[in-house]
Amino acid sequence: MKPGPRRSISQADIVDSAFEILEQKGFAAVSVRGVAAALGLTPTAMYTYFPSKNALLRAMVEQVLSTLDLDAARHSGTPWRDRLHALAAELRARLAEHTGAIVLVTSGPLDGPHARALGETLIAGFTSERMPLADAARAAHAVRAHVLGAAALDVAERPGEASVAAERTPLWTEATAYPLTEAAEALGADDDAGFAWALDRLLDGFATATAAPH
Amino acid sequence: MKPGPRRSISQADIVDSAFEILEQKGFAAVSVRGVAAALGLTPTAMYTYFPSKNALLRAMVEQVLSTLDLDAARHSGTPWRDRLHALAAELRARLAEHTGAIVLVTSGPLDGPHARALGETLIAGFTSERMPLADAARAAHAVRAHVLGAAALDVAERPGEASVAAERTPLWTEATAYPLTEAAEALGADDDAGFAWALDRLLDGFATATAAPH
DNA sequence: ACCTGAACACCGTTCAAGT
DNA sequence: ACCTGAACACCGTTCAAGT
Repeated sequence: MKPGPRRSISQADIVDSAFEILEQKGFAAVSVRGVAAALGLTPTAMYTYFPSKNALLRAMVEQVLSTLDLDAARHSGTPWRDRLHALAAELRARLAEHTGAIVLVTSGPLDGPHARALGETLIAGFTSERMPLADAARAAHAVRAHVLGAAALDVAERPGEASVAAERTPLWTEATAYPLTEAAEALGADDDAGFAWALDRLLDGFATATAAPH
Repeated sequence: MKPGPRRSISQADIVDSAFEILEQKGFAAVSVRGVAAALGLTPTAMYTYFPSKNALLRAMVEQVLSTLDLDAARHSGTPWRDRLHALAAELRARLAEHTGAIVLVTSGPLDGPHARALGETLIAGFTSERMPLADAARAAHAVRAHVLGAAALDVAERPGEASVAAERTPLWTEATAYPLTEAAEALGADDDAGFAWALDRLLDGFATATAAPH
């Protein structure tokens, strides 16, 4: 193995390898050097494919978004509400799949082709329901925010790799300072059901605003 | 300046210094060494105050949340919807104040005392409106997700420090592939108004669910 | 065009030692 | 208890050079 034109690898291979490391060792382990080593490359060879680590991270975000079935969301066979539910659940699942995928999304601009296509699909869906464009754009924005925020809270509520026992909140919360929170937790909430419920509430709100404008 | 018990500095001073660096140089510049240098300390001295960099970041999140006026949100003088709007806007403003604050929030568990107090306050507000506890917990979760997601999209849509011109999407999007998105952008959406609108839609949805359960 | 090897300016964290 | 200095095992990125 000596230098020279090899082309043994593609950008997609690098992104795949980066995701493998992300899932196995967490976000902090996704390094240019680490990904290069996993592919049998020198760190500097990486800069042939991506101009910076940031570009790699952006490519990873785009790859996640590219797996969304936007065609299904556009197909008018079933009600828009059902298609939106499926799309939102799909995106949330993709973000939940790899730990640290949300950090990826929140650590840089979300302006790749697939990100824009997602936004376009959402606006199209709402306008197809006779919603004015301005409202449809707001609704699309709200849905994206809702999915992103839910995914972020998912990882925030997860046990968490980074939280060593010693770092966790100490015992100086003598009495139950958060009775409602604990009572609610005792009810055993299902995250998936809660997500769908909240999305339905948001869509209900859209419907009332469209029915009785201003 | 020689070694020895000095106690010249507090945990709060360190957190403040870290926020200064965060605002001035971005999230990547918030390093143990950098914060230590800004305070005239050796990097290793930092480990007297925080067991790890992660602990520092968590303390920063708690400091942000500690500035929220939960007492005002609990005060029953004004309608709950108004108080919630104020609280949500406050949190969103705090997250928007320092660039990279969302990365902070999404990069670790959200289980500090102030984070829990915020959740408790939200549940209490919804139950005070005769909402069943299970729904109130879901509603509180949805509101937190909504604010977090909106803040995340805010920074994602911002010009972005990290995005060099060369890294931006190239011109191979010949025609306008996203007509609705561009038409909506031409309408000149106000982020603050859009955020308030979406929150109202969510609250409307809660109201209909409470009025006509299951 | 694709790759290597050396180098620069950084990281977080640990450890022994000083006061 | 609070701090220093040296050290370990890492980073992202650049540059000259090889094929």
